[in-house]
Amino acid sequence: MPATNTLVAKLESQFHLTPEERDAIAALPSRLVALSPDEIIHRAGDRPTDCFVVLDGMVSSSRDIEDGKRQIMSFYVRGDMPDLRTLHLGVIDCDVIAIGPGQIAVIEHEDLRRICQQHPRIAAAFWRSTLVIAAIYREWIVNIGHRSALARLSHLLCEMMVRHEAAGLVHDGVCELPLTQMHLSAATGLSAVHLNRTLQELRKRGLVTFYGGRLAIPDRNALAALGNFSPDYLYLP
Amino acid sequence: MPATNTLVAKLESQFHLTPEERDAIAALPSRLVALSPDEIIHRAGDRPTDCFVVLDGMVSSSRDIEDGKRQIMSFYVRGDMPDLRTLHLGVIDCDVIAIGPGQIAVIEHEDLRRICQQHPRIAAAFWRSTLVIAAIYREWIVNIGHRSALARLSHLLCEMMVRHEAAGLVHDGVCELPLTQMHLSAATGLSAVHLNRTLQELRKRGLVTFYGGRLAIPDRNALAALGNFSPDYLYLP
DNA sequence: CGACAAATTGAGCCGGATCAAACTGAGTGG
DNA sequence: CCACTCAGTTTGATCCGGCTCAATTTGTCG
Repeated sequence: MPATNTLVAKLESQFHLTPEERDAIAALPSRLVALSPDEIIHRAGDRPTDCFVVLDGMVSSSRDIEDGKRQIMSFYVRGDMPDLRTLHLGVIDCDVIAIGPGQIAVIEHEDLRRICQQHPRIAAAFWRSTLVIAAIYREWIVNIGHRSALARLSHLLCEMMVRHEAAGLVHDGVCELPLTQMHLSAATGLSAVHLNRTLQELRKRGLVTFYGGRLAIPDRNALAALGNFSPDYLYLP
Repeated sequence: MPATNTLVAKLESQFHLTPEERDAIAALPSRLVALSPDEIIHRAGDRPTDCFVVLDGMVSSSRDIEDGKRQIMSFYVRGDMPDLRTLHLGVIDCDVIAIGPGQIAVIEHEDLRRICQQHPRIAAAFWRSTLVIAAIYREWIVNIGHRSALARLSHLLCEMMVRHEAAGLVHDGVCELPLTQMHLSAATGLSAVHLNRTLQELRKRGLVTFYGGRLAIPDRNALAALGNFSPDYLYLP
């Protein structure tokens, strides 16, 4: 039951679950779906009747901007539920797109509502997870609003490293990060050209290695200082 | 009982409340507190044991940036609960500051937890309200990340007008908006000087009047078009 | 080998930042 | 009633970070 295991692990990283609660999650009906790169999971305006948990790969939420560009508002990694909000909002107000190949577990709204009703602490854990995502949005507003290109990119890469680490996805200091420079530029609000130059600067300073979807940060503190990154807003245990 | 009336009105604009639910909210113990301009309600790092509802005036959440500047991440108007997330996150990760003079109703976490437990639909309404705030954050990321100064400001002013309107705070097309140009520049990520020039441009084009804390938008559609504003993300009924 | 996405480099330009100064208006106190 | 103060607004001048446009290179996959 890999699908619900991922969810249990995620919720357990926030709350201690009772055996009953763990069983209830394990018993949640879910449907495994494979994602191909750049696959569109939802479009802005859709009204899904289910939610999904990311099991493998990464997912982004983004919006198309007038002139063919796109702003990425958030990345999601293993254990995240990018469209959990549809449980209460109905419509989804941005595109949800797979980054690389991946796998998700789809759970019907109906089943989620039932488990929330029967297990208030699970409901609270779900609510909390949407609050952490909101905290990440706030941080991105600060990052994009007031920081230089170098700081912005440093901050984003720190966040990616820490979140992947928390999801158990960093081995030997290397993080599998299937993002292209286009993704990074769409997320930071920088042009692709300038993002490239900024990344080169980070490499030149020996702060980052990032090739072929593998990210390493030799000196975490130095990069965090450059990007004014502090992981508090991720509310990790 | 003005405190809980405001809350009832806010929740009722989302859900239809049963008489029991309405009574439960009316029975919530709350404490009225007056706010003076620029009063700091919470500082980043605080661990409040209560939440508050804005009754009058406006509140912002913001973070200090290295060089003495500040990025505002969100504004809150009557009926909003800016620190509702502390119910599940504990620590607050940004400053919460009053804009002009105002009044809030403070409710203990304990009492909120109890009402959520006894009335799952009220819990859902609270959850939903945090999801709407998160949707606003996402929109700000897009706004700040990819739009020109003119579009950014237009978008923000449209949002302010619509949210105030939804809270019943617009009369004869005029919105009481106690923001200074400093606030607007801290929220849009523009310098105070450039914000001023941008605002003048909007005035020159006849799209906005904004003097002495009173905002009017003669041609709503024109300003919305300039700012690529669509109110969908506010999830109003 | 060709095709195509992703990454890289170069050159020129512009939107918005910065610095500095002046102006306005609402208190506040003598 | 006037002088003083102080926050907020406005104006002017200059500068620079990041954008744009255009071309080249690299890597990957069929």
